[in-house]
Amino acid sequence: MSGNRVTMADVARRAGVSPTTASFALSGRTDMRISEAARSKVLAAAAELGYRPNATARSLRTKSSQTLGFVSDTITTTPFAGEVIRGALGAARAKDHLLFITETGGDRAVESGLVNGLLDRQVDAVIYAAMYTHYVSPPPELHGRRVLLLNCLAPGFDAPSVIPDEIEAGRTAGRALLAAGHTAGIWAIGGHQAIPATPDGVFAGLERMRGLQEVLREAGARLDGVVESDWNAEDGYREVSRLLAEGHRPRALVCSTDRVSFGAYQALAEAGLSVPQDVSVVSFDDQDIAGWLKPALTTVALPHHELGRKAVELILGDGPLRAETHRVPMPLRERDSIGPARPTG
Amino acid sequence: MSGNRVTMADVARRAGVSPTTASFALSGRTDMRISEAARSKVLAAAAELGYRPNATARSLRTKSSQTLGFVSDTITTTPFAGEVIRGALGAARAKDHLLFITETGGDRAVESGLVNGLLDRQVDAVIYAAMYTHYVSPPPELHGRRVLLLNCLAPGFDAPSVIPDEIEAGRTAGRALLAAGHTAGIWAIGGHQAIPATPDGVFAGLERMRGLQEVLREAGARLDGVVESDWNAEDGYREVSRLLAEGHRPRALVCSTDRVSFGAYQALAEAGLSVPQDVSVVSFDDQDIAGWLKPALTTVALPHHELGRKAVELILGDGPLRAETHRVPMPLRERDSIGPARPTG
DNA sequence: GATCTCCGCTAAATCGGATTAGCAAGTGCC
DNA sequence: GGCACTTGCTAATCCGATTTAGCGGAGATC
Repeated sequence: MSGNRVTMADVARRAGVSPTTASFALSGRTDMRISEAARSKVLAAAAELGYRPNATARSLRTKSSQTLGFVSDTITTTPFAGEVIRGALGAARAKDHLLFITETGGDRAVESGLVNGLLDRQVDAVIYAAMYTHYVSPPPELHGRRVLLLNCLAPGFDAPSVIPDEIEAGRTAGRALLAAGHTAGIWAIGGHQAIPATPDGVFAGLERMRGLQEVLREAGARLDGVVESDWNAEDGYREVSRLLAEGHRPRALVCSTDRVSFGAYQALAEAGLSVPQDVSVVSFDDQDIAGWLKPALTTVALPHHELGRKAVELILGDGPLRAETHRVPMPLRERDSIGPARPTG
Repeated sequence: MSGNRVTMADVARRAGVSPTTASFALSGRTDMRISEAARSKVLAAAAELGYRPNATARSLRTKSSQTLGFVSDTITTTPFAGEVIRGALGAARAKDHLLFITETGGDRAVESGLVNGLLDRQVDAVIYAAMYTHYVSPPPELHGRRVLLLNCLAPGFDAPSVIPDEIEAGRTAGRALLAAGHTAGIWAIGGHQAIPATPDGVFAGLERMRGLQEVLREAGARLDGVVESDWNAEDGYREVSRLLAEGHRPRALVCSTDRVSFGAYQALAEAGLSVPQDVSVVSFDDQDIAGWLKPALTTVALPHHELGRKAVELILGDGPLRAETHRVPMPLRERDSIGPARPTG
């Protein structure tokens, strides 16, 4: 890309010192004695010439590139992506690192190729991310490397994980309902796990359900039922419609995602039921639509931004990485879809 | 990041040749004579050792890093982002390039810092992207560099632009309505330009309106009115509600974005009007919700993926870049929100 | 037989920094 | 004055490739 950059040799020449001296002066290292006079001459020369070190040359020597690799299966798709990357980008910038973003599409061969590409370019560390919270096994190229798992767990792989605290999220949803007095007529839509559409080992659903049921049990309440459903609007609509058609009259719905909630809203509206007067709805994710719905949806937010931020901060921290699991809290976004419970008729 | 890599010197030693010979054999260059015997010895040694060239060292010498920089103001936010990046990633991978993704947040100082960071790392080219189609002025660091403008135009800046063909999109929306027989009672919501919330110089709205009006005029039809509205669900709801409250009875709505359409749906439902029986709706963007709405929304799609792909392909093509504007077609996604026109009552 | 030309390959320089080894001048101490 | 030490700086290497310059030997030419 064009341009004859100013090199350190240019700076040294202008300052009338050796490249060695220029190097030490510019890096600010104190273990080599440089007089104040020489240092300021070098700094002045560098400033006048608009000198910027060549990161490539530096990397070659130091084996560090001030660069991170972000490897994920799919970067767009639903809840994830954008905000995670933003969080990561922000944290990386704060430490003067740049991010290589890659996408494997779930293909192992592609994955290997990309990881090798990152390693060839001397990335300092790799964030291995999944768009659905599930179990993974990172490629062999990554073994022994500085790696952090984002939104996934890899048993037996020696690396820390950062995942959303889904269990606590389930509890949060349960408590939100209990706080409004709901103890009966509670149904979970899209319950234990995401079915065909999502990859194996997805555990977000399971954990949410576990937390939810735990908190209800402690309060002496329980779920009237769990309706399995894929995690999208279409299926949410279909399953809730079916539930209503079967004659059930839920008082509260715990939907596995905002998309399912969206479908649920449509089904309830069609049945002439209003939210939250007739049915309260609490959900998970906090996608954009949560705020657009009428009434706005109360939902437990996936901490996208925070996940990305934390991943980078951990991996850029110094010292060795311990293989622990960091659970990031999922905050409740209280909006208008939970109403007070009415005495059951 | 740990690991003692195999170097070319290792390969040469094992093959019993000089590093020079190894280099030529591996790069497959033919302008230097290497016997078939030597070449295969080197290739075999490289394979046995699992040799991978150090991209950093290579970049230092060749000034090219097989790397691109992607600079954008905001990477998340609404329509854009995810798919654009995916498109870019795919095209980059096809040419063995990796992508640095950065986000400036619209801050010039941050922007300069990031661009310099990219340049320091020897990126081969930079894609300067905006999330809203508007006019920009790239930072001075980018002048004279290999740059491509994505989703924006920069008058006076010598670089090609890739933008969605908004004018044609407006025509497409108009034709979709005309095809269903609509020639009267057509209103545009969120018309000429995005007001306060979006940055200056956004021209997507203007161009869409121009194309729309042109096509209506040619067919002897015209807009009953243009309602200005911010490009979000909340404002779409408010403006359409107001329109209806003022006694207007539109037969078709052209909404500036799917979010506005979403709000329009809510307002229409509240007024007891059904889509598309009472009111047809055509929109722009093709966000996820377009497919979730009932009835599903007919909308002119922003070609995100294609924009990203094309940007990378152009910038990775060889030869100098010409400062022309490439307009990417916006395809119509026909769904269920346009119904046949009824005779006006 | 001497000179030329190819061939096939290697030595050495280069890219732009970081780092190690070491040198000359100045200071302190006895 | 002599020796040890410190100070401040520089020469030389190294990182791992790419690339230029050039060297012996074989065959061709006259």
